[in-house]
Amino acid sequence: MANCMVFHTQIASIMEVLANAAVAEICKLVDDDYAVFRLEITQSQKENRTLRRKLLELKVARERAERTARERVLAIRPSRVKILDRYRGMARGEGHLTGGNRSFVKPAGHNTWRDDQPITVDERSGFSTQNIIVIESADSEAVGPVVKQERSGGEEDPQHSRDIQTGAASGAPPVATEDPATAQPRTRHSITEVSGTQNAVLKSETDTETLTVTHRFLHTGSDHRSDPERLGPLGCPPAPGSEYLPVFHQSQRTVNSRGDVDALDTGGDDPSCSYTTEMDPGNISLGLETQTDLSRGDWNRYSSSVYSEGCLDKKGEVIVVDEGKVEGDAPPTWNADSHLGDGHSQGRDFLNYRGSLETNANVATHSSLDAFRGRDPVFTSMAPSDSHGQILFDQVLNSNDRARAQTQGEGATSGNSKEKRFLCMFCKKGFSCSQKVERHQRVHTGEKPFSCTQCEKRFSRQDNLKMHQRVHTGEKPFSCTQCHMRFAQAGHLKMHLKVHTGERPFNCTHCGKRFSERRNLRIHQQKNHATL
DNA sequence: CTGGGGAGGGGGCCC
DNA sequence: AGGGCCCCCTCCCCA
Repeated sequence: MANCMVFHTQIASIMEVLANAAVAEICKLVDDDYAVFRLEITQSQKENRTLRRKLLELKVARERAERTARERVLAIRPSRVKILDRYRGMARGEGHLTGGNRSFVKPAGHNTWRDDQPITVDERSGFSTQNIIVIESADSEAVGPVVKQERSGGEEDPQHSRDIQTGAASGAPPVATEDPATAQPRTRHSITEVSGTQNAVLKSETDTETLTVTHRFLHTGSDHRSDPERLGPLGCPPAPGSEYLPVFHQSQRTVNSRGDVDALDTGGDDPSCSYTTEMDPGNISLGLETQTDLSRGDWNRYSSSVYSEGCLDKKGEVIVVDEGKVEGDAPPTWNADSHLGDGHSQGRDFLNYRGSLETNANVATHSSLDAFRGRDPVFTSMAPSDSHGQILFDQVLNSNDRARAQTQGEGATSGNSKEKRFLCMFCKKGFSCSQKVERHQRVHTGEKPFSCTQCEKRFSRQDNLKMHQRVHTGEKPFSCTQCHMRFAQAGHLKMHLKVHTGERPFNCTHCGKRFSERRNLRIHQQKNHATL
């Protein structure tokens, strides 16, 4: 019995020793991880402080220059027409270039276009170039107020609104939200959360891995340079009901906008490097840390958007909108007159800008899009991969896109034969699937991931590249049955056939003259009936 | 007026 | 069901 007791005691003491050792080891592991995190946080804080200081300096300098420029412009070119001309000129590369032919000073108020604020350089105005709005069938209450807040904020003062929203999202004061350092609470929070759980070590490892992946991802840039349309399901937005709230966009938008400013003079010129090479990892990192909750799966959404577009600051943002509000021609929460507050005010301001275009014959008749197309050397050099140049592109391209959509009778979300749950953040046009909207949004972003191996030309779409390659291959699959002409495009054959058939379906409503093609009718009407 | 290159929206098919 | 891909179509611009 006594032996049994002694044996039991010994077992107990051994168990205790082992338990203590295990606990000590676990504690050590936790401490080590914690120390690593603290170290990383400290380093990040230092970097953030440095960046913040630089940004502040930059901001002050820019504001000074901006004020001077605005005064000068107001004095010289007070009219909207001239402002637009100037803007257009910049878009064509006539503007103020600061970093060679691929960088230029962001035009004033590019997404907050106002008549009374023509050349306001708003470096803090966010500019996410890849935004997707998903019309969600449920969960409207969670999102509605946010959208509403954006709306009201955007109408009053986009900049202010952005500050408020980002502050609300991160719990930090508006100014601090602008600061990359605001990313830290998010990180700290994650660690605290992890250490308080039973499986602290396991979760810590998981998060460490996630953070490592994040870090690696952010600082390499080669991984996400791949073809967006070959990257599989990652290119799709998250399932509806996600927690991807607009406030995150604000955070990221804000940070990235600063990145825009900073990276304006940086970035490679290698056209083959697609759109990722220009990114400033520091700024990217800040944006991600601020807006991405890795522990809740936002990483997947983020990475998916990144992979889908291959560009961090062009991430696909998803905003869940109550489907019930989107029936009809335009979603009530995203109509043309309101709702796109602050950073999202791009849409509204684009409309304003478009309105300006439409009221200005000079601008309206000129295709601003062409200023950015391949024919234009400036566009060629900077468009596909220059996320900063998109500052201008988006505004102009978007206006052009809407004009095109309107001429084609394509309302933002009207005429839906299918449910168009995916809205373009820029023009609010609805699409039936995420691929379509991602494809479409390249119109705004200028991304051209598909490059021709023969001539280095780049295209935003694979099918357009395929079409283009017929130029090199000489392939003309469409042959005329009436003559020996062959065409690379089916539409061209179709047009050509009218030569043989004499079909003239387009008749002038003024003089009755008939034309085989609409373009000829238009030319005719411009020449002969322009005053009507 | 016509041919040609390209951009972009939309639909359908296949997996 | 959704993504990837392809094709059709319209439009624009240039030569």
